[in-house]
Amino acid sequence: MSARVSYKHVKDHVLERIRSGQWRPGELIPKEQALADSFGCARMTVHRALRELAEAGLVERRRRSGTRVALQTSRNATLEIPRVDREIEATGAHYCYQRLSRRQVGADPMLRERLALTRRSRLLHVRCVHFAGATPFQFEERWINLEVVPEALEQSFKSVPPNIWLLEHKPWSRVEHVIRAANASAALAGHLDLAEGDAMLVIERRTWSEAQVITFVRQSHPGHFYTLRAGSG
Amino acid sequence: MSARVSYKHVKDHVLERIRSGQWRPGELIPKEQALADSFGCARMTVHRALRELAEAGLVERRRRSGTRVALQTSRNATLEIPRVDREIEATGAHYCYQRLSRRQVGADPMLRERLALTRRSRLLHVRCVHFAGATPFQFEERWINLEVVPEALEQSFKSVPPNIWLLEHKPWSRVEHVIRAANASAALAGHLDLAEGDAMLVIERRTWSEAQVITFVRQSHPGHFYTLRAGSG
DNA sequence: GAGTGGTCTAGACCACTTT
DNA sequence: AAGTGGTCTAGACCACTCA
Repeated sequence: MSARVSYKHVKDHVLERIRSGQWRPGELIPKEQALADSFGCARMTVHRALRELAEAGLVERRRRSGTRVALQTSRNATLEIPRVDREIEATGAHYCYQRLSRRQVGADPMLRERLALTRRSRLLHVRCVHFAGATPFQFEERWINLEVVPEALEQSFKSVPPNIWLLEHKPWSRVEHVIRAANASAALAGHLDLAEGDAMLVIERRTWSEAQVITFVRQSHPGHFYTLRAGSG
Repeated sequence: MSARVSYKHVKDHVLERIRSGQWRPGELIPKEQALADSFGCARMTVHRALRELAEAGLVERRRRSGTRVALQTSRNATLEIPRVDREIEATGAHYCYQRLSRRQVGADPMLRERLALTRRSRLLHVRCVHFAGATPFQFEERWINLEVVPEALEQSFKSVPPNIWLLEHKPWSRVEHVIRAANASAALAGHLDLAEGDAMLVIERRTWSEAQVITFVRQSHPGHFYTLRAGSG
């Protein structure tokens, strides 16, 4: 007669008991087997529900100790960072790209740190601007590690933006972002159609392939219309 | 004789084949049963490996169609937003808090939109500054929905910051962040020890309890030393 | 209608942690 | 040593989507 009990059902019920205050932060909740019995389902079903709640940071689990309601000191949100061209086209604007410069450089101390280089390496330095229609959307300054991606030397990046070429050419395994605000220098203001000193949202990103950094990039956006969005729940 | 095959083992092997280019972006990979056969494990084991890869955005799965290597157009990073006081204390600085104002207000159109209010509601408006030692770290302007948290009226927030009180008092289920850069107004510059026009990193956050917004807050940080970090992998 | 992923089961054993 | 979560199995049925 009764439908099978889904892990979502279990998850919702546990959530409800946490939100209603029936199970308070720090408190131990019943063990998997007990919950499975009370819901009339298999332990695996309860396990999956609790595992997802643990991944979301709502409960903390330990073998032998059991499962506790987490003390919500901080919680993680998911930040989506789309490809520039799609982001622009999603607004209905025409995507346009301009390469400013491309040259081989050595790694100065700043770059050696940013790219986690252990020795002197040759890098490809590319500067470009991404436009939404006629409006500058993002100024990009990028260094590509030629030890990891030597094929980049064969690319002029005049018509294919480096981000797209890299995405399609070199799969990555890990990424790190640093987000900050900065005032536009005279040079950047010129590229982004801003006044000197206008606020910009700056994203610095390092992309890894296994243990090596593929590329380090600094992307600057006009602060008055660009936003990042992150959510959780 | 052979050890059982773990889902992590399967996950690593699939990842390896993607990274090595053996399975290219957009390409269909073998179905779960075929992989299970080739690994000599149960289909559930393969399923879990592929599910996690799908959650990480590396593959895309559809019933009937099968599993494809994702075109990595965008990928999600996890943004950790800690509690201000802990964030400051983690740097070794002393955390200090000052309430600037607290008053009841009605919901103007801007607030009704931000707080997703369907009708006129009373809100508690609190302005405060968080310090790292003697240095202003964050200016906070917050509106609390008194329909959801009427008990907030009993709090003066003179010594207990509203974020901490809310965290401990009202569990939340969902959160949304908007991150942008802005130039400091004269008033904000004064509060944050900046010059007028200096870049600030601004985080706007809405926190939900079920279908209702608990609070809307705008947090402004000096741009020259505050950064957000996000990672994935 | 058929083929794929999505989920649930019932049982088993393993791994970690505390007693 | 014992108790809890973590995982794997083998099989089953369901749900979605495509032809």
